[in-house]
Amino acid sequence: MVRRTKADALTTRNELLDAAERLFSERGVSNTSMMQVAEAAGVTRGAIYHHFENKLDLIHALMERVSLPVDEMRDELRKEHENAPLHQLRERCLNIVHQVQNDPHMQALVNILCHKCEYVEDTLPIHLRHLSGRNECIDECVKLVEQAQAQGSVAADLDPRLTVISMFGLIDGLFYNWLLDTQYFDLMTAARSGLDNYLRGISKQGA
Amino acid sequence: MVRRTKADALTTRNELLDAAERLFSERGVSNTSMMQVAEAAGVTRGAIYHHFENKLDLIHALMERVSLPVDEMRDELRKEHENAPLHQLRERCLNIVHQVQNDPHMQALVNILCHKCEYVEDTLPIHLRHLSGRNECIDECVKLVEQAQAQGSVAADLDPRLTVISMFGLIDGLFYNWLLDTQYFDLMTAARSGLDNYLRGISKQGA
DNA sequence: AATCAAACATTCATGTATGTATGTATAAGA
DNA sequence: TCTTATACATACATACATGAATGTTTGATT
Repeated sequence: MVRRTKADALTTRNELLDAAERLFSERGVSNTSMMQVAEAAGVTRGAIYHHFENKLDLIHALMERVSLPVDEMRDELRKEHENAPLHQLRERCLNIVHQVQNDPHMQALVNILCHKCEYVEDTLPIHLRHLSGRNECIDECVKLVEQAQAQGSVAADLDPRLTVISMFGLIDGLFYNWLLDTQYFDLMTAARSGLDNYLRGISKQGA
Repeated sequence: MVRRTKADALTTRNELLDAAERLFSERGVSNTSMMQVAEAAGVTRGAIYHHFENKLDLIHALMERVSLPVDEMRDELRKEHENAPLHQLRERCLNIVHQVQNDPHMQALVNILCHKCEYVEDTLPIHLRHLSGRNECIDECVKLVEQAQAQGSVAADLDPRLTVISMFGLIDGLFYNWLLDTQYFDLMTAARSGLDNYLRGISKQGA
């Protein structure tokens, strides 16, 4: 009803984020009004516009919630597999796959960015962030492939960047298609087998 | 201005489709109003509602325009490579890639379905059609893989369906990422190398 | 205890999209 | 030639969504 403690305000904010995440993921971003989000969170539009500037700011906040856990995960893996670049590559991919399949927040967000949000001028800041994150990740993986080539475990004649781009394509494509119909195939199983097929294809013969 | 000949009406219809394709692809489906489409085509909204029931019907008509050529292409390839299933698989994929890269209509449509159209309840018929087309295509490719396994050119322990799903993931993922930023990499080059990596991975060793 | 500012609720003005109903000029058919 | 249906244009009713402006209640501060 009224002004509450700071903790209560944070609760309200989180409930707004949860409601937005659910509605956006279910009904699409542009098909969901701020009022619907507010109602689903049990507040009025006034509450939303107090916590967020507009819909874009809301999406931005949604992304903020999951990007941090992902970053942590990545750093851990880097330490674990210091000298096995190909193995690290594999683990990194499968880890993200695992998250998309099992973490509801992650899954909803990928779903939103993938299928529930039009890539238009208004949402450019959102997608630029998406892109820059991806490119950064690609750059890191390119280094891993180069490392693997130096070790002789990956065929030397392959272009590292193209190799990574296709590998990411495979993972992203599986996300894309799986989210279209999560009953059609099991994500983790497909990712594991697909990734292994691909990695086998870029490995040096007999290595 | 006024009523014209049947040929003129068909021209109007095509101009409406062209305008819709361009605007949807540029500004997104839900972000483009029927009036904007009409204006871009040099007519009023009355013309649109005469030719199409609503926005969905418009999208439906857009899909109709490209689905026919794609089907033709597929049938041709089937005849060409009767007894080389793996080769046929490769050619089929690369052919679609080639179309996406070079046919403006095809590219715009994939772009629309991929990035400019929210996958929500309203657009369900559109996406169901998308899905059924994909699944049909997967089924055909599964047969090709089984054929290849029977010939001994593909490892027998692989699940044919999963194998195809991942391969399609690779292609779709490349489409998805390429359309996000067509400058970042060359689609055809990436598809060729990625697909060859993958096919090498599923081929029987030493075959 | 008094004041201030945060955390909302409420209201309103505005713009815009949609669908439909109606009007009209003309091509096509008889 | 007359009629009719087509191919649009115009106008209108309805429905939302947005953002801002304003109001109100309380926690926090001093």
